[in-house]
Amino acid sequence: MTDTTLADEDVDPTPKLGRKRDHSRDPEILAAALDILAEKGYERMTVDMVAARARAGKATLYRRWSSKAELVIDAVACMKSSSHADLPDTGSLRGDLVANIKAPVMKDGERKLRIMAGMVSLMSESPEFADAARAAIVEPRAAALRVLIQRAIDRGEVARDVDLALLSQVIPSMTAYRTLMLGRPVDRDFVISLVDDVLLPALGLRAG
Amino acid sequence: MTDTTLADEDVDPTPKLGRKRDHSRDPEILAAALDILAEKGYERMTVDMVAARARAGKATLYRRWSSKAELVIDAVACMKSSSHADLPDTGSLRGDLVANIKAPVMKDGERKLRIMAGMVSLMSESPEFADAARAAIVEPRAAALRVLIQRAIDRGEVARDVDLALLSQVIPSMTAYRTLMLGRPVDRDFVISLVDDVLLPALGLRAG
Amino acid sequence: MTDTTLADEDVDPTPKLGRKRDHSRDPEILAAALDILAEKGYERMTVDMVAARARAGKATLYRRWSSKAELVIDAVACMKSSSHADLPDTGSLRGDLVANIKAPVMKDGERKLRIMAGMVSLMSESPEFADAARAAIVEPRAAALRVLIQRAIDRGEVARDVDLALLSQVIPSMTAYRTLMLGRPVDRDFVISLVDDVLLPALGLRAG
Amino acid sequence: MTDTTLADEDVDPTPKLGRKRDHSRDPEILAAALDILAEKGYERMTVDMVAARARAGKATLYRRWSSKAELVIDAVACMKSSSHADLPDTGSLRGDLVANIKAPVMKDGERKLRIMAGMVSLMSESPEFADAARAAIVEPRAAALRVLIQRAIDRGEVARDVDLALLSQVIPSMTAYRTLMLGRPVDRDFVISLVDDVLLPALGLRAG
DNA sequence: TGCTAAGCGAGACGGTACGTCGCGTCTTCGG
DNA sequence: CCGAAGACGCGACGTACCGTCTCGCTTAGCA
Repeated sequence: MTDTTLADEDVDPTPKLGRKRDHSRDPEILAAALDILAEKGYERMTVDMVAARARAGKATLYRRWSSKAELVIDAVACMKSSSHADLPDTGSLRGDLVANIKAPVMKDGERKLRIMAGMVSLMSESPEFADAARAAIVEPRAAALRVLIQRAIDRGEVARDVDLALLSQVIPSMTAYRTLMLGRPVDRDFVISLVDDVLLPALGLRAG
Repeated sequence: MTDTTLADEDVDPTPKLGRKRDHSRDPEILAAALDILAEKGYERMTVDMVAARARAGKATLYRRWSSKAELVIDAVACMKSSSHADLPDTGSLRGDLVANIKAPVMKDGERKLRIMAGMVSLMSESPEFADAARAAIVEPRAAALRVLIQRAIDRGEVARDVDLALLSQVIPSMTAYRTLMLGRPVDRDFVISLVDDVLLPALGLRAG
Repeated sequence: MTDTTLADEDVDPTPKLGRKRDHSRDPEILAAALDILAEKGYERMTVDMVAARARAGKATLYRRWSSKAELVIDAVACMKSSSHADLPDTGSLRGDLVANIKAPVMKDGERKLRIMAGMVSLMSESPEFADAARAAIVEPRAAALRVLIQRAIDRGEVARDVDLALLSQVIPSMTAYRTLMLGRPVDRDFVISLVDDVLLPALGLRAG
Repeated sequence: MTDTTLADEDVDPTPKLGRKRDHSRDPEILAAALDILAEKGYERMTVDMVAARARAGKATLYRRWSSKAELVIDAVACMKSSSHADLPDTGSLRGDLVANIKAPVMKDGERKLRIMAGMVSLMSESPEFADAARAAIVEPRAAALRVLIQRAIDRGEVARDVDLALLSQVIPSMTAYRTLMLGRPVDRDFVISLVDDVLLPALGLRAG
């Protein structure tokens, strides 16, 4: 993976001769990759399609990502990078959870379906891809929920001994399953049902 | 998709001349497909490999399944058809749920991982595949859990107004997510945690 | 080869249980084979096509001829079997040669082209096929010409020391070449030119 | 058919982007094709074999020749392009004809046999192939002989009114027939017999 | 400013798998 | 029990995609 977290920037001993790599093209390429991934699914997406849509050469893609799989992982990772530090803080766990429902998560159900399905397929191919994908996509979402629940614990709203690792997976698990396996949309009502009828009771809080 | 599980028994006007298709080979072929799918994953599995392992010609496979994808879906569908009417009945919902934990679900974690990952990828490629796979694989598991919960409702153990459709998905969702997205094993302790810390509280029952 | 010259009919020690093989179908099958060979050429002709056109089963064909190649050789051999003992005898070599021009040899140029081309292709595949095809097809034609020339020698019309083996090939060679390599029709005028301008001068006779 | 022998040099409006097709590989590929054609015959030759022997990918072959058949035709066409303007001039027709006997025509009888047989089969399959093959292979040989005979006419050695078109085909026809139909070698003695016993008498010259 | 290394879009390259079709064999029925 | 119909194992065909390499060009940075 090139720079999923865009953090490395390690110093390069060679003094960088020649033309610089034009990183301004990266977002266009990743967007093209996401589009095609969403339209066709991982298997029917081809690197040539991505290059053509991004008006780039295939070699340019392979200079940046060493395989179709890495390109897709990076593309999906970038997609999710919108929600980082903007966690809501409404004073109650339920308020936080409901406020955390992201509009983009629910729309484009078919699009997300294909994108996520591509990810799952990819993750099963090799442990490295799986690790990278988890770090880039899965873990950030779980971390956000862990933070919200931890705040509720700190406020005394929720008992200290709840299984944080387990319960922070409830919403991600059930939304992913609904999308991938059931092929049904994850709309606002569904997430609210999850909160009120599954997560909050499991945390020892009565439903709203 | 052929119809492995339910024969639709439609009358065929033509009197079926010529050699009959040898359906006794189907299980061998599907088993070979599952083996290779588990060994290599969907993408690295080849139709030639399956044909060779099953000592069959590629044309024979394509006569029965119109593509690699359909072959895999049928193979996975057949895999799951072992447990049908043998639902436990221990008198309590928790007892039923624990007794319903299937050993094979937990073993061969890597095998199942690759197999299910192939399925997810496939389901996203076409709605027909998705429907077939859901009917063959996803729905039966949910149905079993619905029955167990419904019994608990009938016994008065659980309130009448619980969201059966939602809660019957808790265990399938979270086990699938753990396997596919987290790449971690679904062992007995994990499922018992799910029962005691998520499902039973959500049904209004205190944990064991 | 089963029976190229349809001469064997060897006695069978086993007392022939069950239904006898229906040899009355052979001509229809061979005719179908010739038709398709002429229409499509050897490579694009398939055994299934022949069976279908002859309203026969493929197994029936393979019971009689052990391969597509043998079927074709037999078909071509039967085609030629019309001219056997009816050599003309006009009193002069030129008269005999002209009278020997067979109408069917000249018509259906395209048909003959494809048929002969199939033969050539076949002959190159294996020496056995080549031998069989020569015995069935090539040799009879040369033999007829040898007889005509030998008669002329016996009559004193032609010198004793002519190279019979060589000169009897002149007309077959040049008609075959014209058909196969030049793709042009072998009409009556062409054969008469051959006789008058090549063969007779080579035999020491002035042209007509 | 590509145009291996004569580049038609038509102006191409598009400025040829991308990597150039590496035409330096053409001879290697064609040589590999000829080798395998000679070893195995047309039917048992595989495109994969050719690609493997030429260390090329199958797609590279299909980018240049649209089918196995075209590849073979081009290969055979290139084979013959060695002798162009080096016609002998000994002062007498017989001398020219004998000097024109090409060693390579006689050697590798089996090799040539298989190669030519493939050609004949191919020529019968489509008129375009036949035209191309004639132009590339058949016609140049006949043209050389026409030139030799025409010179003899110009010298007054041979009568003005001989049928040049017909007589220039005598040697090609009879050597091809001997190779393809009779499966016998075309050695020097045979060609000399043709010259002395067939062609020269037909031209009104006494044999040597 | 002019040189040079590296970037760029385009597309050919070596491989590998796909899905199709043909050959020659085997099996199931109807006559 | 023969014969049509057609499924079977095998293997070649021609196509598509991956990841690499080459082409002619453009774009920096160093001189």
